[in-house]
Amino acid sequence: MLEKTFDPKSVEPRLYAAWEASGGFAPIDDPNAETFAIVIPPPNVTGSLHIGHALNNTLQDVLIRFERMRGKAALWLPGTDHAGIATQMVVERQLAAEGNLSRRDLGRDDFVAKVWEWKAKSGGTIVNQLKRLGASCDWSRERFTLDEGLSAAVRKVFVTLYKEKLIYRDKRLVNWDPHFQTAISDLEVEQREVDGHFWHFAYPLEDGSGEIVVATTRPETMLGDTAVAVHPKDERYQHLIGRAVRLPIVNRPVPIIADDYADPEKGSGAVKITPAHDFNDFMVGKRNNLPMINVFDDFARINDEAPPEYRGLDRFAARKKVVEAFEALGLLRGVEKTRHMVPHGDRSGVVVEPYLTDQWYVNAEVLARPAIKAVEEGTTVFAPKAWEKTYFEWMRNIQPWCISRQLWWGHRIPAWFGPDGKIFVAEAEDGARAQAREHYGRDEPLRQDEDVLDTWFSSALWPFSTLGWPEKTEDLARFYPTHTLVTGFDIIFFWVARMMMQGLHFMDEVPFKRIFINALVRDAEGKKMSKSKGNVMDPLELVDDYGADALRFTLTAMSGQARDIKLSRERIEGYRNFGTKLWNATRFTQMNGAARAEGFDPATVKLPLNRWIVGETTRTAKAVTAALGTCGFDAAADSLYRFVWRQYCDWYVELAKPVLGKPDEPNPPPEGVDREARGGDARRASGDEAARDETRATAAWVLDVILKLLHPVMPFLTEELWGQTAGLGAPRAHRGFLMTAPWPDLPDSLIDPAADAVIGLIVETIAEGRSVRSELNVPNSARPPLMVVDATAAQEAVLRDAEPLIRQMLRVEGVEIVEAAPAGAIPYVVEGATLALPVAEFIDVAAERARLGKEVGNLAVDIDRTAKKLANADFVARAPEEVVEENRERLADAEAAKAKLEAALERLGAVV
RNA sequence: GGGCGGCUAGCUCAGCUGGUUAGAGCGCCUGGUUUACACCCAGGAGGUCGGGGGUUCGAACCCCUCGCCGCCCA
Repeated sequence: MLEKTFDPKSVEPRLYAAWEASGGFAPIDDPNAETFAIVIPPPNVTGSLHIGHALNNTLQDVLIRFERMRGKAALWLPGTDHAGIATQMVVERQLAAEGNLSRRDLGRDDFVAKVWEWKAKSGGTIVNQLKRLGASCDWSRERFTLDEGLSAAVRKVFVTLYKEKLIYRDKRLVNWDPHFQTAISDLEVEQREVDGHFWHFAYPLEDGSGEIVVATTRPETMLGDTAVAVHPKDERYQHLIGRAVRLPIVNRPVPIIADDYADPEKGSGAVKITPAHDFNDFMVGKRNNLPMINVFDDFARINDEAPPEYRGLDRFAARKKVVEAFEALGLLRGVEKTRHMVPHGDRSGVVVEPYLTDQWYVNAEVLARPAIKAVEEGTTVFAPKAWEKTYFEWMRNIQPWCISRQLWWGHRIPAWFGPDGKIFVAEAEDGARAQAREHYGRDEPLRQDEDVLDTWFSSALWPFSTLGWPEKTEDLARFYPTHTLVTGFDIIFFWVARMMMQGLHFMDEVPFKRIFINALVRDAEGKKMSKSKGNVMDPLELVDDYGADALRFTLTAMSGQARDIKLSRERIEGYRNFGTKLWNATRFTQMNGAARAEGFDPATVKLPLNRWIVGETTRTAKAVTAALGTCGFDAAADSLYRFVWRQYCDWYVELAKPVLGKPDEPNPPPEGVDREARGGDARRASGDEAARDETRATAAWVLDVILKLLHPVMPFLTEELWGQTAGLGAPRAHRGFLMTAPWPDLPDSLIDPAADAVIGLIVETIAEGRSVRSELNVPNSARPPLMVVDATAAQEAVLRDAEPLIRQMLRVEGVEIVEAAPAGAIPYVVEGATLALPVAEFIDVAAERARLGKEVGNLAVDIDRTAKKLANADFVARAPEEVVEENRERLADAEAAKAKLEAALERLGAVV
């Protein structure tokens, strides 16, 4: 006997350990099985599980469990990302907190050793948190981006692309993060709107004949100005082009040049040009052969290019000092407040500087071409499809990708410099040495590039590096291309696009066939969760409070095509209740002897009730299978919820009660077993042993199907119920965990329209009757008979046979077939049949008149609308025949029902 | 400035390629010791589908336009 409620706290750890120990997370060995692989978006080793991870990994687990049960060789390959900057930051902070030496004092090797130490100790946090969610990853294949194997892949890719000239070294402006003293890529730059100032500076003409005014938000950059530009067609400045100004403070002459970049509409129309510190100015500088003067050091302090009193000043201190100097010189022409976009490092949060350095770049444009084509041709599809636009937009305008980082934690760039700066690129040092020997004719000392690669460089290889590439492993042959990638839209550019590029380049095949972009989880008010706002919902806390299944079901159900999910505790509670409901329904059927029957075949059940639920189960299985097959997670959850609660629990179990129980109740005469002819036979089931046994077997069968269908979303609860019901009746064909049980594959022939009609009539009779009672305030204790006033012979038979059910569920004393309803009986119409409840003594005539009036009114509106439609010759001529026919039937039904209710209304008048 | 989403019941959202009386959950109201479940049961109220125009026999759905709200890229 089951406990009263499901206890996730005790069940979850036990089941997870058992699953893991069983080896069931690994793909099956069968070489003929179709494969289905997912590579996890590797969380940062520094990470801990947030709600976004919970969503992302729940969906992956739903898919992998579904496909595993479908008999595929399902692989969910887990791992973590070394996360260059993030991890280096964490460890540096820890060193500082412990009062240890700084990174620089420690030196590179010792620092990196410290990071590995940290990783060994704290790097597994998120992996354990994933387990609490129920993630069925194949942990035996877990990888880390800095593993030896993955590092070998990184080196091989670097060397290959270098040889193909798709990786090159270039001196250009990069986004420089002065906090970490490293270059970062465009994508790691966040534009933030901040308050600032526009300072208007006067630059005196060199010959003393006047001045030209320029405006800037970054005064300190003027120390590196090498020109002033005006628009070539700007009338005001024609006479100045080719002349020069004397740069204040620096006291250097700089030319006045003509360039389209200057916008005559803005400010004075003249603009200062600092090619070494501004991306636009850099282009102007290139076009006009201007010198590029870098005035910063790596910390964005002023360097020796500036006058001595500025050297060593932080950029913001220098800014202040420059403004003061202009004011003192009488050259400050104005200050305006402004709000403007300023680039910030996404990790450091400090203002990023355009900075002129030598870096390594990937020619992304070339790599992007096949990646664009693959999506255009549908080799890889996005779901929802709308994201393809975002992908195309970026890929078609892609910029060179800066891949070198001046960090210590990461893949060291496999490039060595000779004494003269000549570069030798090889997978290992001896290769570089050999090249150098060849080049110089002798051994020369080589120095390896100090830099490491952008973290995303190694993540881009994830779908094949984790499978063993560049080795030709069995896994690689078997599981590449993977099937589905589940990820967030925030990393389409960072990661998805780059995996597409690298996968196609090195494997000649797309890395995945489908990319499902999941939504962003927000708080109940729709705000992005963030620590600073304090609105973060900790998934582990939610798992503690409601169980992993409730959280999983919630995330699955809310994961529609929308861009965000507004998560609230009420919602999770509701789905926790759903789990409890199924638990209790199981408990109930177990109490009533539900048990699997040996050789049970759902096609051969006799009772309409059982035939009906078998059909509904089939419909649900079809719907869930179709939905999960197309990433329709919300639709799958919805079908399950409605079926389990609204059909199985509310109707099937309720209707089965009289059949299952009270075996001592006298059996009705077992005459005429001709079910078909009579349209149904529910009553004779009551107390009848065959009927009872059939219902017990059917209930057990339906439950097993439910457990299977629900398992991908609620793995713990279903597995627990599977285990708890293992001993009830005949053993299951599948002896192991539900996790590896075969997915239901039910033929349409199990759907029986005749049974649907029988149960439909019974259900409607009860539901409508309840509605009548409730609206007229008929006391619960009243037990009138249900009168069948006007119905077809088949309907009469169904209702008569269903008497025990109707008696119990509608709280009536019996079902009577009558010629006419007695005065004061309350009529209602179900599927063309007129039924009545003689409850005149309880009712308020006015209330009943109102009720009937409302019904008649509703019908009149419907009749009117439908009649108009049918009166429209165009409609009859142009609409499909079945639509017209449907409307004709509808009109006839509504008119008949209306006539009956109007007659009742008249009789009501007569009563009073 | 360019682009992408969204606007449907008090709240959160479903509504597939145009044909339903526009649905669900939560909340609300009424009633409930009924072979499991109060994390429950029964019933009910509540929507001119953001505004306007168009296409169509027929529009929540397609087209145009306007208005908010959100996100991405400049």
